[in-house]
Order: sequence, then C-alpha cells, then structure tokens
Amino acid sequence: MTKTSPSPAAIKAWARLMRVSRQLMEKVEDALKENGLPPLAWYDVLHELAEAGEGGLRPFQLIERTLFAQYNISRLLARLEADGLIEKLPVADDGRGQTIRITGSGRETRRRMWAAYGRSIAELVGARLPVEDLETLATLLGRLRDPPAGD
Amino acid sequence: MTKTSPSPAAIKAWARLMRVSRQLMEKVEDALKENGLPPLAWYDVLHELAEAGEGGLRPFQLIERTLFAQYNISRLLARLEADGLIEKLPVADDGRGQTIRITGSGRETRRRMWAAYGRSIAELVGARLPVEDLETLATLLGRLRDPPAGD
DNA sequence: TCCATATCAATGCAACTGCATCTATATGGA
DNA sequence: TCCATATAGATGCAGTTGCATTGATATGGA
Repeated sequence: MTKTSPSPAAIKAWARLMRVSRQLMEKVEDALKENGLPPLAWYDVLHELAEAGEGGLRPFQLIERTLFAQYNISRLLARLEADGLIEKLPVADDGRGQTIRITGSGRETRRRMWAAYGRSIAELVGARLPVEDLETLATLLGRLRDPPAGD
Repeated sequence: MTKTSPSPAAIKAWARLMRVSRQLMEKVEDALKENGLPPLAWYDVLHELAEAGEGGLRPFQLIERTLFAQYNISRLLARLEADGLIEKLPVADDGRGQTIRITGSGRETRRRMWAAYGRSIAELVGARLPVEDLETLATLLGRLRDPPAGD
C-alpha cells in the first residue's frame, strides 16, 4: 500500500521548491533580457554543445542531456541555426540523423550569456548561502531526482 | 564590490534546483493529465480562492499570492469562468475591479486535482526524504527567496 | 529480398505566454 | 470642478509550447 497523502513537511518543501525555482528562473531571464541576450534555454543547448567539442552532438543526445522535448529541441535548433550559433552536419552512417556543432559565434554568445547568467547565480544563490549549506541543498535535491541514483 | 563569478557549489546547487524542479513539475503535470484534470496553474488559483472563502479575492490579490503575471491571471480567470469554476462579481466601491469567487464546481475540481497532486507530492517528495531532511530543504530554499525574509 | 516495426527529426494546428498597449475607473491637486 | 496621473483589468499580436502526426531512413526477421 502506497502512501497517498503528503505530509505537511513534504507539502512545504514542495511549495518552496516550486516557488523559489520559478522566482529565480524569472530573475535570470530578466537579467539576460536586460543585456539583450537570448533566453536561458539557448544557454543550455549551447553549453552542452560547447562541452561536446568539435564532434558535436546528435539532437537525441541533446534531448537526453537537457530536459527538452523532442519537438522543442527541433525548433530550438532551427532558431539557433538561423542565428548562426550552430551548424547542422549530415551523419555518415545514419541518413536520418544530423550532428549539431556549435560555431564560433555560438561560443561567443555562450560566453556573453554566461557573464550575465553566472553573475545572477552568484548573487541569487552563492551570496545567500554558505558553501556548506549549498552542498547540503544540492545533496537533498539530488535525492529528489529521477532516477534516484547516479550523479 | 559584488562578487560576479559563482562558486562551484553555487553552480551545482543552481543546476540541481533547475533540473529537479522542472522534472518534478512535469511529472505532476503528467499525473494531472492522466486523470483528465486541468493543469497545475489552475490548482494554484483555485487553492487561493478556496482559502479566501466566500469573500473571494481581487485579481490583483491573486497576482500577489501567486507568481503569475497580470495578463496571465486575466486569461486564466477567463478560462476558469468559462468552465464554471469561478465567478466574477462586481465590486461595490471600485468600478474598475471585480471580486473572484470559487464556485461549488470549482471546489469540486480542486478536490479532484488535489487527489492526484497530493499523491504526486507524497511519492515524489515525501517518500524520498525523511521529515527532518524535508524541513532542512524547506529552510534552505527559504533563504533563496526574494525578499529574503518573512515566511 | 521484402516487409513490419522502430528510430530520428520535422511540422500542422491549437493553446498558451510575453509584451505592449488599451479601456475604464479612481484619486489627488490646482 | 477639471485635469493629470495612477491603478485595475483586458486584449492584439507575435513568438513558443504541447500534442499528434508525418516523412524519412534503419533494422531485423521471414
């Protein structure tokens, strides 16, 4: 028999989690907008692609690494390509697929985004909790992940 | 001089916060959909209105209590009204305004939503951390709120 | 080889969001 | 009283998301 009614502590943690994450996300989006930069979603993709290096990534790999839906990635990549931040290359051994590679312009945009994004994280998170508490927070959040294992 | 570059601990906490909150939110939305229920946003409003009781709330009060933008509340209320879950009443002493009151049908929908929503919270949050950790989590998240005071 | 099924990615359509603006009423001061 | 300004809420429009489906290639078995 599974428990179906949440404890007050669970409800409170949930409510805080929802509220704080939305609030902080909004602040970051605002900071990016103020600096004339693209939305946060672009950063996530550019970040993954930058880490992947010259080999690039397949769209389905981006879906695995980020939390975007397939159609979302498809259109996001179309926008990034239109802006010259990525390029789509055909894949030799799979005619259905493509490899996505970040361009120089893409790296530059990512860098400028990080200037605003990183500053926001420092102010909104880093400056509000000591390192020890930040680590505790990360650990506790980690236990809520799905699947509840790995890093 | 303000620090502009976030610590690794801050980055990790931030990343977890974003990822976990999105993941959990999505799971809750899925659970609601599977039960043929409206999206989470509707719950937030119905919840506030149910707590407010017969006196109802003005739209701007809903904006204060939730994190919705003005235009968002305006249209959300239109949908809720179209579904008969709320009613809009004129305000005696302010011709610009209206009072929003939840209907019986609204309370019933809220109740059915809570059955799925509460179960999700119990499974996704309550079952994954002991009460003490849930309280710690809520406290730490509370320090990230804006403004960083009050409850 | 041929076909059924699976996988990769794109897209039509309806709903929703964000932004800016608009209408209507309220309020305070000249 | 009259007007400038402020506040409450709605809305047009463009961009984005979610859902379902489609087009295209791959793969494995008969």
